[in-house]
Amino acid sequence: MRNPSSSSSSAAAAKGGSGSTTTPCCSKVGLKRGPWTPEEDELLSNYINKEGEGRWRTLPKRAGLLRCGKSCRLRWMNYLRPNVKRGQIAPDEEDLILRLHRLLGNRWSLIAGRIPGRTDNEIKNYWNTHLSKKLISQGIDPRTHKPLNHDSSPVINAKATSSKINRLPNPNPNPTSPVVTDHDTPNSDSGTPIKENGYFQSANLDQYQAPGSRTVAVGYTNNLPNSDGSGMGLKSNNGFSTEEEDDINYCSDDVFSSFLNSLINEDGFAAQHQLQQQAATGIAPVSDPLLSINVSSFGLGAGWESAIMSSSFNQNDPKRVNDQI
DNA sequence: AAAACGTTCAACCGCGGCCGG
DNA sequence: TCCGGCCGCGGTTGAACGTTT
Repeated sequence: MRNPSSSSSSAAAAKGGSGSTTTPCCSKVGLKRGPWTPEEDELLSNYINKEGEGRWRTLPKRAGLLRCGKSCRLRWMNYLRPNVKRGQIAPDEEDLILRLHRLLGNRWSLIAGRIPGRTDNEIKNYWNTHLSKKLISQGIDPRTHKPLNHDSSPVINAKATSSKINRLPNPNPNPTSPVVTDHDTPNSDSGTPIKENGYFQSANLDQYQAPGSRTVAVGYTNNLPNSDGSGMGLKSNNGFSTEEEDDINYCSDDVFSSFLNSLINEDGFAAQHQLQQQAATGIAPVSDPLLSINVSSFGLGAGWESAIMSSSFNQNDPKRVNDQI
Protein backbone atom coordinates (compact mmCIF):
# COMPACT_ATOMS: atom_id res chain seq x y z
CA MET A 1 0.00 0.00 0.00
CA ARG A 2 2.13 2.80 -1.17
CA ASN A 3 -0.53 5.43 -1.11
CA PRO A 4 -3.68 4.42 0.66
CA SER A 5 -5.47 7.56 -0.35
CA SER A 6 -5.33 6.70 -3.99
CA SER A 7 -7.96 4.28 -5.01
CA SER A 8 -7.15 1.62 -7.53
CA SER A 9 -10.61 0.24 -7.63
CA SER A 10 -11.07 1.11 -11.24
CA ALA A 11 -7.90 -0.63 -12.23
CA ALA A 12 -8.79 -3.60 -10.11
CA ALA A 13 -12.22 -3.72 -11.59
CA ALA A 14 -10.78 -3.65 -15.05
CA LYS A 15 -8.43 -6.44 -14.10
CA GLY A 16 -11.01 -8.99 -13.13
CA GLY A 17 -13.72 -8.83 -15.63
CA SER A 18 -13.59 -12.42 -16.76
CA GLY A 19 -17.20 -12.83 -15.80
CA SER A 20 -16.64 -16.48 -15.23
CA THR A 21 -16.90 -18.23 -11.88
CA THR A 22 -15.93 -15.51 -9.51
CA THR A 23 -16.11 -15.99 -5.80
CA PRO A 24 -19.39 -14.46 -4.70
CA CYS A 25 -17.90 -12.25 -2.04
CA CYS A 26 -15.54 -10.70 -4.54
CA SER A 27 -18.12 -10.05 -7.19
CA LYS A 28 -20.43 -8.12 -4.93
CA VAL A 29 -21.00 -4.65 -6.21
CA GLY A 30 -20.29 -1.88 -3.79
CA LEU A 31 -17.41 -3.51 -2.02
CA LYS A 32 -14.26 -1.49 -1.82
CA ARG A 33 -11.12 -2.78 -3.46
CA GLY A 34 -7.55 -1.72 -3.78
CA PRO A 35 -5.23 -0.30 -1.17
CA TRP A 36 -6.39 -0.22 2.40
CA THR A 37 -6.73 3.01 4.31
CA PRO A 38 -5.47 3.42 7.88
CA GLU A 39 -9.07 3.68 8.98
CA GLU A 40 -9.90 0.32 7.46
CA ASP A 41 -6.80 -1.18 9.00
CA GLU A 42 -7.84 0.04 12.37
CA LEU A 43 -11.35 -1.29 11.99
CA LEU A 44 -10.06 -4.68 11.00
CA SER A 45 -7.39 -4.84 13.68
CA ASN A 46 -9.72 -3.76 16.40
CA TYR A 47 -12.31 -6.28 15.40
CA ILE A 48 -9.94 -9.21 15.17
CA ASN A 49 -8.21 -8.29 18.38
CA LYS A 50 -11.57 -8.35 20.03
CA GLU A 51 -13.32 -11.23 18.32
CA GLY A 52 -10.48 -13.24 16.90
CA GLU A 53 -9.73 -14.47 13.40
CA GLY A 54 -11.91 -16.66 11.28
CA ARG A 55 -15.29 -16.57 9.61
CA TRP A 56 -13.81 -14.29 7.02
CA ARG A 57 -16.83 -14.28 4.84
CA THR A 58 -18.98 -12.58 7.42
CA LEU A 59 -16.23 -10.71 9.17
CA PRO A 60 -16.31 -7.55 7.02
CA LYS A 61 -19.94 -6.97 7.76
CA ARG A 62 -19.48 -7.59 11.45
CA ALA A 63 -16.46 -5.34 11.52
CA GLY A 64 -18.15 -2.61 9.56
CA LEU A 65 -15.94 -2.90 6.53
CA LEU A 66 -16.92 -2.60 2.90
CA ARG A 67 -14.50 -5.29 1.87
CA CYS A 68 -14.83 -8.88 0.88
CA GLY A 69 -13.71 -11.52 3.32
CA LYS A 70 -10.81 -12.56 1.21
CA SER A 71 -9.45 -9.06 1.16
CA CYS A 72 -9.77 -8.81 4.94
CA ARG A 73 -8.03 -12.08 5.48
CA LEU A 74 -5.20 -11.13 3.17
CA ARG A 75 -4.76 -7.75 4.80
CA TRP A 76 -4.66 -9.30 8.25
CA MET A 77 -2.40 -12.18 7.35
CA ASN A 78 0.11 -10.21 5.34
CA TYR A 79 0.15 -6.89 7.04
CA LEU A 80 -1.79 -6.34 10.22
CA ARG A 81 -0.98 -9.41 12.28
CA PRO A 82 1.07 -8.40 15.31
CA ASN A 83 3.86 -10.87 14.68
CA VAL A 84 4.41 -9.95 11.06
CA LYS A 85 7.99 -8.90 10.66
CA ARG A 86 8.50 -5.97 8.37
CA GLY A 87 11.68 -4.89 6.73
CA GLN A 88 14.46 -6.40 4.74
CA ILE A 89 15.02 -10.11 4.56
CA ALA A 90 18.17 -10.93 6.47
CA PRO A 91 20.90 -13.01 4.85
CA ASP A 92 20.17 -15.96 7.10
CA GLU A 93 16.52 -15.76 6.22
CA GLU A 94 17.42 -15.63 2.56
CA ASP A 95 19.62 -18.63 3.01
CA LEU A 96 16.79 -20.49 4.64
CA ILE A 97 14.37 -19.53 1.91
CA LEU A 98 16.75 -20.92 -0.67
CA ARG A 99 17.09 -24.18 1.19
CA LEU A 100 13.41 -24.58 1.77
CA HIS A 101 12.53 -23.66 -1.77
CA ARG A 102 14.86 -26.27 -3.06
CA LEU A 103 13.09 -28.80 -0.88
CA LEU A 104 9.54 -27.63 -1.21
CA GLY A 105 9.32 -25.73 -4.45
CA ASN A 106 6.87 -22.87 -4.72
CA ARG A 107 5.01 -23.81 -1.59
CA TRP A 108 5.26 -20.42 -0.10
CA SER A 109 3.01 -21.00 2.84
CA LEU A 110 5.11 -23.93 3.96
CA ILE A 111 8.28 -21.97 3.53
CA ALA A 112 6.78 -19.03 5.38
CA GLY A 113 5.77 -21.37 8.13
CA ARG A 114 9.42 -22.00 8.87
CA ILE A 115 10.44 -18.39 8.89
CA PRO A 116 8.92 -16.63 11.86
CA GLY A 117 7.31 -13.33 11.11
CA ARG A 118 7.46 -13.66 7.37
CA THR A 119 4.40 -14.18 5.25
CA ASP A 120 3.99 -16.38 2.22
CA ASN A 121 3.27 -13.33 0.12
CA GLU A 122 6.40 -11.61 1.25
CA ILE A 123 8.54 -14.62 0.61
CA LYS A 124 6.95 -15.19 -2.75
CA ASN A 125 7.59 -11.59 -3.71
CA TYR A 126 11.12 -11.73 -2.44
CA TRP A 127 11.76 -14.87 -4.39
CA ASN A 128 10.39 -13.47 -7.59
CA THR A 129 12.11 -10.12 -7.30
CA HIS A 130 15.42 -11.05 -5.74
CA LEU A 131 16.30 -14.67 -5.38
CA SER A 132 15.03 -15.85 -8.71
CA LYS A 133 17.08 -13.24 -10.50
CA LYS A 134 20.05 -13.91 -8.33
CA LEU A 135 20.03 -17.57 -9.17
CA ILE A 136 19.58 -16.88 -12.85
CA SER A 137 22.51 -14.51 -12.81
CA GLN A 138 24.54 -17.36 -11.40
CA GLY A 139 23.44 -19.70 -14.12
CA ILE A 140 21.07 -21.58 -11.87
CA ASP A 141 17.53 -22.41 -12.75
CA PRO A 142 15.47 -20.99 -9.89
CA ARG A 143 12.77 -23.50 -10.53
CA THR A 144 14.92 -26.61 -10.38
CA HIS A 145 17.96 -25.29 -8.52
CA LYS A 146 20.08 -26.85 -11.18
CA PRO A 147 22.45 -25.24 -13.60
CA LEU A 148 20.56 -23.66 -16.44
CA ASN A 149 22.66 -25.24 -19.14
CA HIS A 150 22.14 -28.60 -17.53
CA ASP A 151 18.41 -28.51 -17.50
CA SER A 152 17.14 -29.60 -20.85
CA SER A 153 13.59 -29.95 -19.70
CA PRO A 154 11.23 -27.41 -21.17
CA VAL A 155 10.44 -24.48 -19.00
CA ILE A 156 6.85 -24.75 -17.96
CA ASN A 157 4.91 -21.64 -18.60
CA ALA A 158 3.65 -20.61 -15.22
CA LYS A 159 0.57 -19.21 -16.84
CA ALA A 160 -0.12 -22.45 -18.63
CA THR A 161 0.20 -24.57 -15.55
CA SER A 162 -2.65 -24.52 -13.13
CA SER A 163 -1.77 -23.23 -9.75
CA LYS A 164 -3.11 -26.46 -8.39
CA ILE A 165 -0.87 -28.52 -10.57
CA ASN A 166 1.94 -26.69 -8.90
CA ARG A 167 0.74 -27.62 -5.48
CA LEU A 168 3.13 -30.49 -5.62
CA PRO A 169 6.01 -29.09 -7.52
CA ASN A 170 9.00 -31.23 -8.06
CA PRO A 171 12.04 -29.20 -7.33
CA ASN A 172 13.91 -31.56 -9.51
CA PRO A 173 11.87 -32.64 -12.50
CA ASN A 174 14.72 -34.74 -13.69
CA PRO A 175 15.20 -37.33 -10.98
CA THR A 176 17.30 -39.49 -13.18
CA SER A 177 20.17 -37.11 -12.76
CA PRO A 178 20.69 -36.94 -9.07
CA VAL A 179 24.28 -35.94 -9.27
CA VAL A 180 25.66 -32.76 -10.61
CA THR A 181 29.33 -32.80 -11.27
CA ASP A 182 31.66 -29.92 -11.42
CA HIS A 183 31.27 -30.00 -15.17
CA ASP A 184 27.80 -28.81 -14.64
CA THR A 185 28.46 -26.06 -12.23
CA PRO A 186 28.05 -22.56 -13.53
CA ASN A 187 31.22 -21.09 -14.84
CA SER A 188 32.80 -18.27 -13.01
CA ASP A 189 31.90 -15.82 -15.72
CA SER A 190 28.29 -16.00 -14.78
CA GLY A 191 29.06 -15.31 -11.18
CA THR A 192 30.89 -17.33 -8.65
CA PRO A 193 28.67 -19.13 -6.21
CA ILE A 194 30.63 -17.75 -3.32
CA LYS A 195 29.33 -14.34 -2.62
CA GLU A 196 31.32 -11.68 -0.90
CA ASN A 197 28.87 -11.39 1.95
CA GLY A 198 29.43 -15.02 2.64
CA TYR A 199 25.93 -16.24 3.02
CA PHE A 200 26.23 -18.59 0.12
CA GLN A 201 29.22 -20.08 1.74
CA SER A 202 27.19 -20.86 4.75
CA ALA A 203 24.30 -21.90 2.61
CA ASN A 204 26.14 -24.90 1.27
CA LEU A 205 23.48 -25.43 -1.28
CA ASP A 206 24.18 -27.95 -3.94
CA GLN A 207 24.88 -25.72 -6.81
CA TYR A 208 26.59 -23.14 -4.73
CA GLN A 209 29.51 -25.29 -3.95
CA ALA A 210 32.81 -23.64 -4.56
CA PRO A 211 34.45 -24.42 -7.88
CA GLY A 212 36.75 -27.34 -7.62
CA SER A 213 34.46 -29.38 -5.49
CA ARG A 214 34.26 -32.71 -7.09
CA THR A 215 30.69 -33.82 -6.76
CA VAL A 216 27.51 -32.18 -5.72
CA ALA A 217 24.65 -34.39 -4.81
CA VAL A 218 20.98 -33.72 -5.13
CA GLY A 219 20.14 -36.87 -3.34
CA TYR A 220 16.82 -35.85 -1.91
CA THR A 221 15.30 -35.76 -5.32
CA ASN A 222 15.07 -39.50 -5.43
CA ASN A 223 12.18 -39.56 -3.09
CA LEU A 224 10.41 -36.40 -3.88
CA PRO A 225 7.09 -36.78 -5.55
CA ASN A 226 6.55 -35.84 -9.09
CA SER A 227 4.03 -33.20 -9.79
CA ASP A 228 1.35 -35.83 -9.86
CA GLY A 229 2.66 -37.43 -6.71
CA SER A 230 3.65 -40.56 -8.51
CA GLY A 231 7.26 -40.29 -7.59
CA MET A 232 6.80 -40.68 -3.90
CA GLY A 233 7.81 -44.26 -3.73
CA LEU A 234 11.05 -45.49 -2.36
CA LYS A 235 12.00 -47.37 -5.43
CA SER A 236 15.09 -45.32 -5.73
CA ASN A 237 18.49 -46.62 -4.97
CA ASN A 238 18.40 -45.81 -1.33
CA GLY A 239 19.58 -49.22 -0.39
CA PHE A 240 16.69 -50.03 1.89
CA SER A 241 14.79 -53.22 1.89
CA THR A 242 11.02 -53.11 1.84
CA GLU A 243 10.94 -53.78 5.53
CA GLU A 244 13.36 -51.04 6.26
CA GLU A 245 11.39 -48.75 4.06
CA ASP A 246 8.29 -49.49 6.08
CA ASP A 247 10.17 -48.50 9.16
CA ILE A 248 11.55 -45.31 7.85
CA ASN A 249 8.42 -44.30 6.10
CA TYR A 250 7.23 -43.39 9.49
CA CYS A 251 8.40 -39.89 10.03
CA SER A 252 7.28 -38.16 13.15
CA ASP A 253 6.68 -34.49 13.46
CA ASP A 254 9.69 -34.21 15.68
CA VAL A 255 11.93 -35.88 13.19
CA PHE A 256 10.94 -33.78 10.31
CA SER A 257 10.78 -30.67 12.35
CA SER A 258 14.31 -31.39 13.38
CA PHE A 259 15.17 -31.89 9.78
CA LEU A 260 13.83 -28.54 8.77
CA ASN A 261 15.27 -26.86 11.80
CA SER A 262 18.57 -28.36 10.94
CA LEU A 263 18.48 -26.54 7.66
CA ILE A 264 18.96 -23.45 9.73
CA ASN A 265 21.92 -24.94 11.46
CA GLU A 266 23.50 -27.38 9.12
CA ASP A 267 26.23 -28.48 11.46
CA GLY A 268 23.69 -29.54 13.95
CA PHE A 269 21.78 -31.15 11.21
CA ALA A 270 24.68 -33.15 9.96
CA ALA A 271 25.35 -34.61 13.35
CA GLN A 272 21.72 -35.24 14.00
CA HIS A 273 21.24 -36.76 10.63
CA GLN A 274 24.07 -39.18 11.12
CA LEU A 275 22.52 -40.41 14.32
CA GLN A 276 19.12 -40.66 12.71
CA GLN A 277 20.32 -42.57 9.71
CA GLN A 278 22.50 -44.88 11.68
CA ALA A 279 19.71 -45.64 14.09
CA ALA A 280 17.26 -46.32 11.33
CA THR A 281 19.38 -48.28 8.94
CA GLY A 282 22.63 -49.20 10.52
CA ILE A 283 24.19 -47.81 7.41
CA ALA A 284 26.93 -45.34 8.00
CA PRO A 285 25.90 -42.10 6.48
CA VAL A 286 28.01 -40.02 4.23
CA SER A 287 30.14 -37.59 6.07
CA ASP A 288 29.67 -34.64 3.80
CA PRO A 289 27.00 -32.47 5.33
CA LEU A 290 26.23 -31.29 1.86
CA LEU A 291 25.15 -34.73 0.95
CA SER A 292 23.12 -34.89 4.05
CA ILE A 293 20.39 -32.71 2.72
CA ASN A 294 18.59 -35.80 1.71
CA VAL A 295 14.97 -36.26 2.44
CA SER A 296 15.18 -39.96 1.98
CA SER A 297 17.49 -40.12 4.93
CA PHE A 298 14.63 -39.06 7.09
CA GLY A 299 12.36 -41.73 5.94
CA LEU A 300 10.35 -39.36 3.88
CA GLY A 301 8.69 -41.75 1.58
CA ALA A 302 5.03 -41.49 0.87
CA GLY A 303 4.50 -39.47 3.98
CA TRP A 304 7.04 -36.78 3.46
CA GLU A 305 4.59 -34.18 2.48
CA SER A 306 2.26 -34.71 5.36
CA ALA A 307 5.25 -34.69 7.60
CA ILE A 308 6.13 -31.30 6.29
CA MET A 309 2.61 -30.13 6.82
CA SER A 310 2.31 -31.41 10.29
CA SER A 311 5.71 -30.35 11.43
CA SER A 312 5.53 -26.88 10.07
CA PHE A 313 5.91 -24.14 12.51
CA ASN A 314 3.01 -22.44 10.93
CA GLN A 315 2.36 -19.28 12.77
CA ASN A 316 0.14 -18.30 9.91
CA ASP A 317 -2.40 -20.93 10.38
CA PRO A 318 -2.00 -23.52 13.09
CA LYS A 319 -5.51 -24.69 12.45
CA ARG A 320 -4.67 -25.65 8.93
CA VAL A 321 -1.67 -27.56 10.07
CA ASN A 322 -3.78 -29.55 12.45
CA ASP A 323 -6.38 -30.04 9.79
CA GLN A 324 -3.88 -31.57 7.48
CA ILE A 325 -2.38 -34.06 9.84
C1' DA B 1 14.30 18.76 -14.83
C1' DA B 2 11.83 15.36 -16.80
C1' DA B 3 10.93 11.43 -19.45
C1' DA B 4 11.76 6.59 -19.83
C1' DC B 5 12.62 2.52 -17.90
C1' DG B 6 13.07 -0.84 -14.12
C1' DT B 7 11.78 -2.68 -9.56
C1' DT B 8 9.00 -3.60 -5.67
C1' DC B 9 5.21 -5.36 -3.23
C1' DA B 10 0.30 -4.95 -1.72
C1' DA B 11 -3.62 -6.66 -3.46
C1' DC B 12 -6.51 -9.37 -6.53
C1' DC B 13 -7.86 -13.62 -8.98
C1' DG B 14 -9.07 -18.28 -9.83
C1' DC B 15 -8.70 -22.74 -8.28
C1' DG B 16 -8.95 -26.87 -5.43
C1' DG B 17 -9.35 -29.04 -0.81
C1' DC B 18 -12.11 -29.56 3.05
C1' DC B 19 -16.23 -29.94 5.56
C1' DG B 20 -20.94 -29.81 6.94
C1' DG B 21 -25.65 -30.42 5.49
C1' DT C 1 -22.73 -39.81 -2.23
C1' DC C 2 -23.44 -35.32 -3.69
C1' DC C 3 -23.46 -30.45 -3.35
C1' DG C 4 -22.43 -25.88 -2.01
C1' DG C 5 -19.89 -22.70 0.83
C1' DC C 6 -15.69 -21.39 3.07
C1' DC C 7 -10.93 -21.09 3.30
C1' DG C 8 -6.25 -20.94 1.91
C1' DC C 9 -2.97 -21.28 -1.69
C1' DG C 10 0.00 -19.88 -5.67
C1' DG C 11 0.12 -16.97 -9.71
C1' DT C 12 -0.44 -12.55 -11.48
C1' DT C 13 -1.24 -7.61 -11.79
C1' DG C 14 -0.39 -2.77 -11.66
C1' DA C 15 0.36 1.51 -9.00
C1' DA C 16 3.97 3.57 -6.49
C1' DC C 17 8.51 4.28 -6.18
C1' DG C 18 13.44 4.27 -7.61
C1' DT C 19 17.02 4.70 -11.03
C1' DT C 20 18.93 5.88 -15.31
C1' DT C 21 19.31 8.55 -19.39
